[in-house]
Amino acid sequence: MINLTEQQFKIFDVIKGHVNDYGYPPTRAEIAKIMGFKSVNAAESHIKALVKKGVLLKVPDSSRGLKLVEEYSGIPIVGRVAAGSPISAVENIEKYIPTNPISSPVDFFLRVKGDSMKDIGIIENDLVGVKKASTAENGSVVVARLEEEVTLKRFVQENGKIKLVSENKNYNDILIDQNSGFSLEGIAVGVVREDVL
Amino acid sequence: MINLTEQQFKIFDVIKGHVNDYGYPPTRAEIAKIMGFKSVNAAESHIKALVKKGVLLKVPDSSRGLKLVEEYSGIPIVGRVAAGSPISAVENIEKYIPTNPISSPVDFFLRVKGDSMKDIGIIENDLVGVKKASTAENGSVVVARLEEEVTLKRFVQENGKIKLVSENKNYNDILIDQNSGFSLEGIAVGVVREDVL
DNA sequence: TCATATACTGTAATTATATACAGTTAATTT
DNA sequence: AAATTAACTGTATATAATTACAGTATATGA
Repeated sequence: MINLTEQQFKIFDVIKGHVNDYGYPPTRAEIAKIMGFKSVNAAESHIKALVKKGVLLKVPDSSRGLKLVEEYSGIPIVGRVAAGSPISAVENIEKYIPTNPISSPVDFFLRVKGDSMKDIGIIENDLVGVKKASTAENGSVVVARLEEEVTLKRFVQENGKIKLVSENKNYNDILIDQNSGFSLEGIAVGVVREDVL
Repeated sequence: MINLTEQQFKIFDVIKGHVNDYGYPPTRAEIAKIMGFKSVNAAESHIKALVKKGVLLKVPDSSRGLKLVEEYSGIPIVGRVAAGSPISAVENIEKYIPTNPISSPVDFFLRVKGDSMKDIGIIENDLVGVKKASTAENGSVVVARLEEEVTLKRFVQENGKIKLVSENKNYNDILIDQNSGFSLEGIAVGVVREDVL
């Protein structure tokens, strides 16, 4: 992470931890207390250094007006691990994932029932991040409504005909016609699995 | 969401939006400005009402000392959808998922290479949330080191012997002995997929 | 009908907070 | 050797922010 000194890294961590624990950044006084500084100005100086080094943003004159630069906040992703090195060595960090990890904006999550999409790694109980939409690109994974049922399927359009395709060979394709009661609820943009069993 | 009035719901949303945009909650004055109130006390009263109804926590005398009760913050999960109802109707909301969705604390994410765990829905490019650990329960999915390689496998212990099992029939089990250079890096506690393709 | 909740305006006071300025000490760079 | 950076203490001040109090008005439940 750039060229932070040990102390600066600690301050960065204190801010990150406070945001995590309380939902908002600490004041200068709170930082000083946590770090054991007797002067609030010690915290202030460190903040200035962090801003100068580009890992922190400051909103002037605003209380708790601090924001960690996203690139350095969140939880680190470890990519390929070099021979013999400890897995969490700083050199191995690919990037940091932000609080909301999914690339596109998510309007809601859909809890997955069944295994019709298991071949693309979407399994029972997964949370699929969904962006609301009424149209979809050919080949994208969508949340479709058929009458009263809501399902997750791949959206395929051929010769003007719409097909809903499962990613599991035990399921047949669904062909859409006027009587299907079909409508699009949204597009799947990410997946979260809360536990690994 | 409990019994919020329309105005109270708006205030709740203003706070949620501010936290999302700025990384910290708004002041009473900022809420008032956004809502068009001429008195900061209008915001204060609404905050008191939200606290009373249990959807907001307040840290007294602390600037921006507001915290949305987790149960009502974050992105909604839509569970089973009732017949004919709009998918995002409030009645369908199962719960809200917090900013960091994985149940257990995550020390880092590991970017998945290969398909050795695809039968439990972990595929190439997924981010596996890992909790650092040097021991594991029998049957859990772990990040294991073998000499210089780091892999994701199911950890199986039988008659005092350790086996690393892939969740893909094309891969063979790995039997651990003294020469394997084996060590445990951590336990897989969740999965995030940033895109659905 | 009386209390209580909702939904505000307006004023004021205390406290919380950011931030500038003046120093000190030690280490590092030029 | 001089300048710069890092890492603080200590004082002071302007402003940011919470919060109490006093009202007004409407609606609702007991």
